[in-house]
Formats: sequence, C-alpha cells, structure tokens
Amino acid sequence: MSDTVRSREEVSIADVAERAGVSVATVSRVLNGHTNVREATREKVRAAVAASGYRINELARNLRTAESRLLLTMVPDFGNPFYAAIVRGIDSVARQNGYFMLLCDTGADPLRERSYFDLLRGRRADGAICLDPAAVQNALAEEASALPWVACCEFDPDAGVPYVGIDNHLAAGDVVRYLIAKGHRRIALINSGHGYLYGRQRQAGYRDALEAAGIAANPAWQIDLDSLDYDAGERAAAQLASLGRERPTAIFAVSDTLAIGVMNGLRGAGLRVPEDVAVVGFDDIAVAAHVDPPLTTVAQPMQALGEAAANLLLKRLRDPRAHVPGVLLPHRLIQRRSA
Amino acid sequence: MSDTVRSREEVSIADVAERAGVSVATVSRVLNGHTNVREATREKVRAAVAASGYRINELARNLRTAESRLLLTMVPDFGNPFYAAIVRGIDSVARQNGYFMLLCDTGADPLRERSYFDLLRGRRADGAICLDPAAVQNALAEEASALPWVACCEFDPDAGVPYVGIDNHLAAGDVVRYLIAKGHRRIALINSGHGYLYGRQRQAGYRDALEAAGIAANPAWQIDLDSLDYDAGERAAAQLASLGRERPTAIFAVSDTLAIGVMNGLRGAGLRVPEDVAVVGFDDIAVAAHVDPPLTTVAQPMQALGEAAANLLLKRLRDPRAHVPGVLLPHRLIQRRSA
DNA sequence: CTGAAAGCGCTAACAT
DNA sequence: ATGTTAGCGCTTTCAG
Repeated sequence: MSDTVRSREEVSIADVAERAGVSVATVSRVLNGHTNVREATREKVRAAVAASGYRINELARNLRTAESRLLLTMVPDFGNPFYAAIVRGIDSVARQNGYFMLLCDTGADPLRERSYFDLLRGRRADGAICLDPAAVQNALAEEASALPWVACCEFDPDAGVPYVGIDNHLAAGDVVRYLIAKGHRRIALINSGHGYLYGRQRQAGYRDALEAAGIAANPAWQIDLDSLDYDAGERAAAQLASLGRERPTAIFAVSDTLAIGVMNGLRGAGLRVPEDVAVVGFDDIAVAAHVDPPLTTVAQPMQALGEAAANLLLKRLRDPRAHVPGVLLPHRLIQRRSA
Repeated sequence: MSDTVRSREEVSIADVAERAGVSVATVSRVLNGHTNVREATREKVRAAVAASGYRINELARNLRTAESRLLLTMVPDFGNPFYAAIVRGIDSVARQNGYFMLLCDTGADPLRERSYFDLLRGRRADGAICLDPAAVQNALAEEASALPWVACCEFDPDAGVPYVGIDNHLAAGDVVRYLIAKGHRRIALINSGHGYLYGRQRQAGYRDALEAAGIAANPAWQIDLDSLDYDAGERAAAQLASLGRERPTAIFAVSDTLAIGVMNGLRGAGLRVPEDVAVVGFDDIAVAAHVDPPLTTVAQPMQALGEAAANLLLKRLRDPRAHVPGVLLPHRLIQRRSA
C-alpha cells in the first residue's frame, strides 16, 4: 500500500527477490509454477511481485529457454478476405498450445517475405505458416528449407516443405461436371496467371473434365489474368461477351472476387446471370452470398485448413526430425443462383 | 568452399570470432557497421561469418539493447477489408524506420487484446497501434496507459492516449447535407450499436445536420445494430421497407458492408436503388465501387491514417515524455450511383 | 584499432 | 525447500 508510486525504472527478478527476502531462483520457480516451493514462500514472492509492479522480461526468458513461443503467419494480401477464416483457425490452435500468432503482410513480395523469414533466423519467432504463392515460396525454399515452416493453400508438393491444402484439380473438375450436368457445353475459364500453382491445377482439372466429357475446349474461352481483383474479372467478362454468338454459356472463375467482377462485366454487356451466362466462383468469401445473384462457388474448409497447418507446424517444432506429411482436405460445391 | 556442411548446431558470435582469429567485440563491431575496424580485419570477419553460416541471435541482441524493433497493430477483425489500407500505411512507415510491423487479430475481445498488450509488457514488442473499438481500449486504458501505444480510427479523446482519426461528426453531417441537397427529407440512419465511439459521433452528426435543416428525425428511421455484416444490413432494410408509406427515401448506413446489405434487402422488398431509396455507405471499401449500383460513400484517408498513427507511435518511442497530440485527417464524400 | 570483461534478466543444474 | 552459480549470445565500456 505504501508503494503506490511505481518507479518507471525497470524492476527485475533480483529486485523482487530482495524484496521478498528470497533468492532469484525461488522467484523464478514461483513465476513458472514449479511445485517445489513452500506455500508461505510462494505467498511472499507473490506479494513482492504485486508490490513492485514487476513484469517478467520475456526477452531474457526467451534467450535463456531458446524459444519465443511466437508463430508467424504470412499472408500475401491482407486486404483479401479469403484468408480471414484460415487465420482464425491457425490462431485458435496456436493459442490452445500457448503460442502467440502474429500476422505478416508480405504483399506477395519475395523480398518482404524473406525479411519475415529473418525473424525466424534471428530466433525471434519459433515457426511460420506461409499462405503465399508457391512461386514466392520456391524463391526462398533453398535457404529456407531448414527453417521451421509449413505451407498452407499454396504449396509445391515437391518442395520438401510440409503443406496443407485442397485438391484443386478435383475441385475444378467438380465445377465443370456440375456445369455440364446443367446442360452447358460452352464453358469458359478465367484463371489467375501462372504465378499460382492452384491456378495451374484448376486449369488442368478444367481441361481434363472437359475432355472426359468429350468436349473440345475453345482457346478463346480461356483467359489468364495477372490479377484477382474485381476489375480484372470485369474486363475478362467484357472480352468474353464481345465474342457474340461464339460466347460461352458458362464461366468458371478461379476466385470469387474475379467472379463478382465477371457478373458486373456481364451486366454491363447486357447479359443476364444465370439466364444468359452462368457464373461459378471459388472460395466462398463472405460477400459471395450477398451479391446479386448469389454466387455459386467452391468452398474450402478454411478454418480446418488453418488448424491443420498450425498442427503440422507444432508437430514439426516438437520434433524437428519428424516426418510431416502433406495434407489435403475436402472441398464443397455451394450451389446458389448464379449457376 | 570446404565447409559446405553447415552443422545444425547454433553457431554463435564466439565461434565466428574464433574462426576469424579476433575477439567477439570485433565481430560485434563489424556486425553493427562500426567504422573503427581495419578493413583487413573486417574482411576476415565477413569471411568467417559467411563460412560458418552465422546468423545473429536477435533475442540476445534485443536483451542487451533493450529493444525489439517490433511494432504491433491490433485489429478487431482480420476479415474486415476496411483495415487493409491502414495497415499498409503503418507497415510502410514502420519499415522505413527499421521496424517490423506484425498484426494481431483481437476479435474485439478485451481479453485477447490484453494478451497482446502483454507482449509490450514483456518487452517483446516496442509499441502498438490499436484499431479496436474505444470500449475495448478503455477497458484497458487504466493499466495500459503507461505503455507505448496509440489509437487509430477508434479512440476516446479523453483517454489520454494519442490518437489518429477523422471527424466523424462532420462526415455524417456531410452525408445528410448531401442527401438534403438532393431533395431528400426522409433520411434513415443505420448505425452500429453503442460499442463504437464513431457510431455515436456519426449519429450526433446525423441528428445535428437534420436539426440544422429544420427536419424532425423520425425515431422509426434510426436503427441500431449490433453487427456490421451484410445480413444485418439486409434485415434493417427489410424493416425499413416494411414501413410502407412511412418509409424513408434515403438510407445512410455507417459502413459499406451494412450499406451493401441494405441494397440487397431493398431489392428483396422490390425497391429500386436509387430511384425508390437512395443509399449511402461509409468507408469506401474495395467492393463499394463494384456492387450494383456502385455505392456512394464516405472515404477515409486510410493509408494516411495508418502512416500518421505510425509516426505518432515512433515519436512517442523516441521521446517517451513528448507531448503527442491527437490528429484528425480529412474525409471525402465519393459520389457514385446509389445516391 | 582491438581485446578483456562486465553485464542485460532470466532459467536450470547443482548444491545444501 | 531454497540458495549459488553458471551461462543463454550479444553489446559496450574501459584499457591498451
């Protein structure tokens, strides 16, 4: 009570020890919940801690224990709502295991991503989960492969890095088969360029499903974009609409943002969805159910993906030489009104 | 060349020193770019560093220098795209000043937020920027006020915490005056509940502007929601639409997500935007320009808000006893087709 | 220009 | 059950 004035000077474990009339070791034991301390002593220490306003210096503890209990999650674009649920999944597992999870916005820039890996190298974080494009990951794989990290959603199965994701080839096939079952034979694909592995996988799934149904793919119906934003989708739709009688009756866009842009572009060209052109997206982001018409799309088990990634990472931290396998989780086609 | 095999054992500064035939002090000097080292010695050290694959242990350095050069940004909801540009602004300033910025998703939960503040208390981060609701901040203000942090967008001017934001009262007034100028007199407000200070400020701005124009506010046209998501906006619109002849001709929603939901709800009720009901949102998030019709809304200078917040924080870190003032930045009404 | 040595604040043997 | 002590890996006087 008499010591209300907390000096702004840092109070250390030694100060607490002195105050409580015990050794620093005892204070440390109390702090860490070791059982071999007499209750009376424990109480004295607690009182001294409270009275002094002591706060443990985790930096010192971390240096000593050689771990930070910090996990990093690297996202390529913080503005993309797609990552939200994944991040929540990671966070919940991290928390349950006594770790903090902190987010890094890499901007899909290898240099920035490298700088975050430096946090691992400098022992300031214990591990990382990377949601970045496989290309970015690969640029770093060589020197980074010894570091404790796992890939999520975007990954190269051959990079030797543990990963979690879905079967993109199968998912794209499911979309095409769904569209075919609805009577479509003129199906376009709007893809995300070759930076993303998932793009190549979905393209292959699209092609193979078409082929399996005996439908020849029209090259004019395959558009590769270098962006995933609404505008890009809009422009692609305009391009497809301008085909006139040669235009497709269904469009599969590899992301919901693209698909929403597509619907806008179609509307701009005087075409109705789904009457004139059906549209399917990918990801099932929050707005997808709230655009007009609501978007048919492929849902990934985002939360589960994040949880699985976190669990993989923790396993790797516990046993650095454990074999950590790649994991594929099931997706789901969400049927709404756009197709 | 002969030493390609990097032992997985941690190599320390002492190892490098031995290898280079110098003292650890000299290695440290080279590492930190001190000038008082002979070029030949410097070269020897560099070679030893490269050959050994040495990586500085930042934990140790941080302990010694008593700083982490880590900044935290706390967001209430990682999934809300509203924060993206702000975060980028913070990040760029942090980077330019040699800091890492890491994101924390608090879920607007005071307990979780407190846990992140613990990172500050434990010296694992040097400072923080908090984008959380003022209510959450206040729950922590008492004990947290000694910590180096600033509030951004949501803040209590009286909490004694440095802040950056916009003039919400004025912005809401601008919206109402714009609507009045367009001939509207039946203007509804869809608000976000009382958890958010900006909600109260915008409500006051709405009321005052109406009053100044001699228009009596109809209580049935003021809806308080406890959520900001699309569904909530949709339900509120349905409620307003059900008023029949008593329904408003314009709706001001305090966030774009709400506004988009409102437009959907209106459409569901057979009402056209803007012909039957005009809609104005707030924030100018990315989708706002891509919904149908494009949304008229208030843009906040997000990037600038983030930069200003980061600069305030850095100033506070440099001089803990400096007076750091509150800062208000200008907003802008973006006129599109919804109103 | 370089080295020796003293810590930063903590944990974990190893005593007692 | 408690204390002593040796570091964790680094930076920084202080000497030389």
